[in-house]
Amino acid sequence: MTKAIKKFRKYIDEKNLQITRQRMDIAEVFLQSGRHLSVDELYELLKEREISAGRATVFRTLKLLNESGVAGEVDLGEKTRRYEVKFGNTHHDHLVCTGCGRYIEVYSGQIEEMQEKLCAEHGFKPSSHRLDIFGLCRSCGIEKKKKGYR
Amino acid sequence: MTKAIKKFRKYIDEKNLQITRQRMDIAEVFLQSGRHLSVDELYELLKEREISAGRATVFRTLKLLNESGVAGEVDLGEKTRRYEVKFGNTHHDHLVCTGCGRYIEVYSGQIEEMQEKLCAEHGFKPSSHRLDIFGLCRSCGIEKKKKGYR
DNA sequence: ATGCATGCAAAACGTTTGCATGTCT
DNA sequence: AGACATGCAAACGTTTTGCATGCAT
Repeated sequence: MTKAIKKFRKYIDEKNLQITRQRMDIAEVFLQSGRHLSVDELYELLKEREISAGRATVFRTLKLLNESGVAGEVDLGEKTRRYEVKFGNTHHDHLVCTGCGRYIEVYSGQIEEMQEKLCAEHGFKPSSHRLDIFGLCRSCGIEKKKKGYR
Repeated sequence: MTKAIKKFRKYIDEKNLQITRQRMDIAEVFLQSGRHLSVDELYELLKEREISAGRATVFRTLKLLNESGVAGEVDLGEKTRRYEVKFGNTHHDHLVCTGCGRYIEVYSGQIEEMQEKLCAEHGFKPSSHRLDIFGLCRSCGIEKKKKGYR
């Protein structure tokens, strides 16, 4: 956790921005949560912990965390933007359960390789990618069977 | 094209909805365009062709086209939602060029297979997925080199 | 004739921004 | 002191909705 904070501080420094109470608080709560948070969820989480920060500041800080590479944007097709901890986390894809809304983070070196190949075939220089698989997780799959859905 | 329209009509019928001039016009222009259209782009396209339809109706009809399986939502990380023709189009992934905004539709049976395997390993039942690779297309890659960017 | 569809304008979202005030350096 | 950050509320762009009217069945 501390390493990520350090990286954030460093980024702020390099950009000649200021280290403020809000930025540090927001970063810390975000990093501790370990979830894919929407701006509003983080804002509420801060309120619960009686840390005052305006919505706008949370937006602005998450943007900063994203730029610094500490956070990454996740877009699971919802209306809302989400952020996940990127620092110290290797790249991964998502298995998103449409039953319970939870997700599993997965990784396959082979898939990554195939993607490289695919890009090469098209003279395309990849810089990032996103693979989300939607469906039912183990427990939701069993649920549905039990209840006789579908 | 006609087959897709038929499927749409059938869907409307089954749902006991009504076949209206707007719905048919919107569906036709959408299917003919063959592009990933945003609601607004389609709305404008309709205006150009002097077909009158309110924005709200275009929204509602695209939602319907999506439900019917004729259209599919595409989310390339923009603020705006886009739709693509799904009917008669096999599943594909996207290579999205961050230089010119264009995209290439690609497909790899091997990647699909690996995804299946990945899901199986996690007891996950996939129903759909989305793979978007962002980067520079051939011509934008060359452009950048020429201009000495980066 | 009935009920669903349309179109407008208003509301509802998530997000961004302008500006006066407060804080870091 | 000076510059930058904050917080509020207003502005924004996209999508949704309420409601009177119009059209399909």
